[in-house]
Amino acid sequence: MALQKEELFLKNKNIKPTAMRLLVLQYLFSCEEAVSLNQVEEALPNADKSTIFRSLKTFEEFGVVHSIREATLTKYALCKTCTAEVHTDKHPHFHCNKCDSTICLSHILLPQIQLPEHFKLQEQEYLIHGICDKCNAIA
Amino acid sequence: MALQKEELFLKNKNIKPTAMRLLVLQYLFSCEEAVSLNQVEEALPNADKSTIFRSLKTFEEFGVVHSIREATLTKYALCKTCTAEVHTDKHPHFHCNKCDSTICLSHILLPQIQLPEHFKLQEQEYLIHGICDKCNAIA
DNA sequence: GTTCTTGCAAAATATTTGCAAGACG
DNA sequence: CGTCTTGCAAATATTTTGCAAGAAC
Repeated sequence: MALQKEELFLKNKNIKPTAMRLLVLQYLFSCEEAVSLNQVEEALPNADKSTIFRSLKTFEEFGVVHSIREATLTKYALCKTCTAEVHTDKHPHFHCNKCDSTICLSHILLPQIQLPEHFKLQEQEYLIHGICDKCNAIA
Repeated sequence: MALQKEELFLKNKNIKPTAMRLLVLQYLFSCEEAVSLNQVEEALPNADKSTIFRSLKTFEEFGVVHSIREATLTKYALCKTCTAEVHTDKHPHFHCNKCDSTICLSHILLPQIQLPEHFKLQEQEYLIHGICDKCNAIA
């Protein structure tokens, strides 16, 4: 069966592998870049937007995807190493101002900052804007 | 006159110092932290929201403020060294998950990242979430 | 049968724009 | 007069929720 990989994947994360979730996950696996809710919706014309939204929320909660908040919308990308308990897959993201694609810079360590005294760090979002390699090649 | 400082400030930036803009700027000067459109509106009950919005946009365009895009809204803070041409006042921001205040970490250098080949950097947004010193003191 | 999921509709939130009246020079 | 600004209203965009029907176990 074509979906077996996704099914196992979800079961391992303690997520019930419903048809909708499998479709969303399958699509995410096919993506090289982070995608928005709208993009998922366009890719799955028969799926309801709020169902997709809830699938993504569930995925995020169980460490399947992480979300990247951009200027006008949120994008989602598969995590490589996260679980529901620990989000270890932390990295900067790159947003191309030309083609609007968002890329996980998974191989780059999130630079650590010396916070002022008595500040406690919980999360870091490093979003870098610029022109990606493909758009640079065209220009 | 109370507003003289703000008036000069705007003229130096080539922004026409209208009454509304002076009010918004005056309020920004009084703030220690970044503020949202709603916060400005609350502080200036007689001002129209879209007017404030447009003032902030103008300020941003001319290097008076910079905007910080957070999860659910945008905040604005005065720039210290920027002009319309060059935004030099770049730094990470800290968002407190308890009191929701947003603080410019002006004294901290934005860590530079080695982008993959053929990527061109244009802008960086580093938003750090955690607990601020005040909330830490309470807890 | 109890719980979880889904689809539809609609609410909620934030941002942004159109337009006409008015201010300013 | 011509340009810029303002206030009001409304559009837009996105995220989020309520609820009833249906599926799953």
